Amino acid sequence: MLAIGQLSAETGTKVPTIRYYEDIGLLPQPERTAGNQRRYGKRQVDRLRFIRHCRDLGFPLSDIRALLDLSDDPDRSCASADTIARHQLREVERRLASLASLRQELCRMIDQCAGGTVADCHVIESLADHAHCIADRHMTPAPMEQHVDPPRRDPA
Amino acid sequence: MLAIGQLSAETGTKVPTIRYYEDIGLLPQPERTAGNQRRYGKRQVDRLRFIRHCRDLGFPLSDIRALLDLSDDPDRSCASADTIARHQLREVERRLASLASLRQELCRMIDQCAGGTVADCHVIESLADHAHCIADRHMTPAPMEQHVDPPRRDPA
DNA sequence: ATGGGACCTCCAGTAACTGGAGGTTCAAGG
DNA sequence: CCTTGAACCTCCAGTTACTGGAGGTCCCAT
Ligand SMILES: [Zn+2]
Ligand SMILES: [Zn+2]
Ligand SMILES: [Zn+2]
Ligand SMILES: [Zn+2]
Repeated sequence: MLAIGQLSAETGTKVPTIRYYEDIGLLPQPERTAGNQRRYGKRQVDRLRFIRHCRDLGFPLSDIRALLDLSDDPDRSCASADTIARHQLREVERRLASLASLRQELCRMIDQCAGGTVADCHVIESLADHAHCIADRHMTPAPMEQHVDPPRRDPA
Repeated sequence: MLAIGQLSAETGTKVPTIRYYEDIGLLPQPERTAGNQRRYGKRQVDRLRFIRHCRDLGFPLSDIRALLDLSDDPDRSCASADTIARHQLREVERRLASLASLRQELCRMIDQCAGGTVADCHVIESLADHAHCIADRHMTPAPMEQHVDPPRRDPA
């Protein structure tokens, strides 16, 4: 049985995040010691790994919840899992397309900057007026609510 | 002078969002009618357009604040504007790279699904175990806090 | 027995909005 | 002039997926 800190080290998940997953019902309530501390078994470790891997692939928690439900009974058809994955793929592709066009716009802006004063900077000018843009509209990709964990050293 | 709803229509910004920008000091407090309603002039319209265009290009509000400060006095050097834009470009490129690798992983997963039960679905299996992945680590791109406005019909 | 690191709960904050409740104001029609 | 009703006002809570801190308890190795 692992304490929460060990589970954290094992899965690369911050301790408050684990408790958060428990709060929102993604992780079941673990056993407790007499002194009320959480103890986790192997199943929980796997479950958390699954969650984290899905998060790393950009799945929102709502999808992960559905995927966990599915993987909880192995006899069901995998159709909905595939649907979720395909949907996620479409999302990713949508975001890729938007970002590619943003990239283009930004490149153009920056290229045109001659390095003078603000008054004649093409960056500022382009930002002020979308008419300078090539794309007729920017569709900023939907968030995808990613976790960012800043460079963390391994718990060695 | 425009009422807030007209400004909203003019710039494609939701009314609560305009008030929010005012709250956080991105937009100055506008004049008011005797009955306490906001009235906006042309400068405000331009300022809001600038903000929105930047948002559409993925700039975070903190950067937009800096860009607005710059564009407020045109004699300064545009160097920092360019730095911000370049930084944003790097961000976008980072996110493009991550998404490309996510896309690859998702494609592989989906391709391998034979359509049976959950027990032998490769999608579920791949999600459960990162060892099936090609990339040795997924770096989920930082959020970039985009606004999503779901298909909204024009206030005609 | 004691020290200190790991643990506990609760709460607030992040980013950038979004929506609702409950109450006013504006402008047009009668 | 008066009445509607749409648009406006303020304040507050909720969204997503966490993250961090305060203040207090527990575990276990010495
Ligand atoms: Zn410039
Ligand atoms: Zn543009
Ligand atoms: Zn399958
Ligand atoms: Zn993986």
